[in-house]
Amino acid sequence: MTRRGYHQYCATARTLDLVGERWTLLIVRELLTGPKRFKDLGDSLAGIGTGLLAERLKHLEAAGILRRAMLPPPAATPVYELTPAGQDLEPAVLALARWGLRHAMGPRAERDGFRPGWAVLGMQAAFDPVAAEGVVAVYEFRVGDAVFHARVDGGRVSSRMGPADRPDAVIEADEETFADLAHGRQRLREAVRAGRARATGDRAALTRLRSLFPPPV
Amino acid sequence: MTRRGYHQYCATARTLDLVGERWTLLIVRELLTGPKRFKDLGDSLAGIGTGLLAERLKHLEAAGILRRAMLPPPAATPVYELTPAGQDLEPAVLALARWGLRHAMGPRAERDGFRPGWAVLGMQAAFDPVAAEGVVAVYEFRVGDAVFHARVDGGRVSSRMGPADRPDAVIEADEETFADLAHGRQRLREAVRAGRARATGDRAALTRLRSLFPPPV
DNA sequence: CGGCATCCATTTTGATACTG
DNA sequence: CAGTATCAAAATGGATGCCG
Repeated sequence: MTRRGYHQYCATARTLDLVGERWTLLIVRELLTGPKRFKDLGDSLAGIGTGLLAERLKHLEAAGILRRAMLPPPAATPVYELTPAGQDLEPAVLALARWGLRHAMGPRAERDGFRPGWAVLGMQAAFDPVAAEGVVAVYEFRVGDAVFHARVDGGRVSSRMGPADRPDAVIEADEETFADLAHGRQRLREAVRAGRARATGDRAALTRLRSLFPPPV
Repeated sequence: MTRRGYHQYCATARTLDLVGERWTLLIVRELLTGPKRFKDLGDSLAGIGTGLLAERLKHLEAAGILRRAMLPPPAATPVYELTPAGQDLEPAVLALARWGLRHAMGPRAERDGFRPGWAVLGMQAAFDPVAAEGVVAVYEFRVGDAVFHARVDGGRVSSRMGPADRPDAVIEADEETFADLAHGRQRLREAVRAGRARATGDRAALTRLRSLFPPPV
């Protein structure tokens, strides 16, 4: 009944002891853009099964990586959110994503699920801090029902679910198109011209998007 | 017999499809410091068993992450080494290590194995590029039978198994002490004074070590 | 040593039914 | 919707034997 572990005095192995099992880092990925409810996690993680999801959540909570919280009334529904230690996993998740952008993002298979939030995170992984120096901008993305925003400031980005406060620019597209945009397979300008996307707001901010989030080499 | 996957069009998930299974990232970790033979991999990865190790190696080779190579005669022994795509995993492995240094490196348990190379990689994870700006230095570490070196140049480090060409400084210690040093639990100067370590070479280079590889907050 | 094959005991997982 | 219970199907680990 003991948890399986590597039993190595090594920072990488110790980390993988905590978050290296199947599904675990994907749960963290889901929560990087904001708190989520049990069902929404399950829906994003097709195939996990409620039992395993519950087990993983419990483990991550015990490890201090996430916590169960109650949404304030009238919602009063339980959600899971990352603790500061959990948010510290962001660089690791983004580093994995960065590798995937370079080496593993062939075309989408029919079986493959897709969520706008994943592409937003992919953009974050592609973020170029050098190009962002001195830039302050807020973008809002509307993809199907999903709304996300990304805030660029002080050479960093953070992206979260939900609308932006006062976005400098708003990008609107269907899932297919947004995936193409986020992964650098199509330029925003062309998608707009083709009627596949809409872009409003500050022109300069929109132009800068491509240098802030350059497509992978 | 189909490989288990997440079936998500997401860079993180795609990466984990390739390297997210048990042992896989630890194999990559082992190879980050240089090519290794089958047996040495197995020895470092206590518990994996030859069958699973062979399976993982084959998978990683098929994925283009490592390749089987023959050491030049007279050694003429097969070794496994990372391809460029495999080396691109370094930032991800180091990001995981960085999290572990901060959040998971409690005291060593008796069960825990230890290899000097892991601590060297831990140091690399702790590396501060800002402090390294303009610094050029080569360090050699001798821990038990193991010899490693780290080369700092152009704001980056790389560390490999084996002696350095013309090291600026050499640090010598037993495993226990080296783990303490690498994880910031003891200062080099004190370890030397206590007779637990030896440090020779350029004094300035030795002093700079602590700022180049600051212990985790 | 390098590495595959095999058998078997344990764990992990996946899928689904079920309760508050 | 949140989460537990249950059971069948994989994956793993450990031992061992084998062959070049």
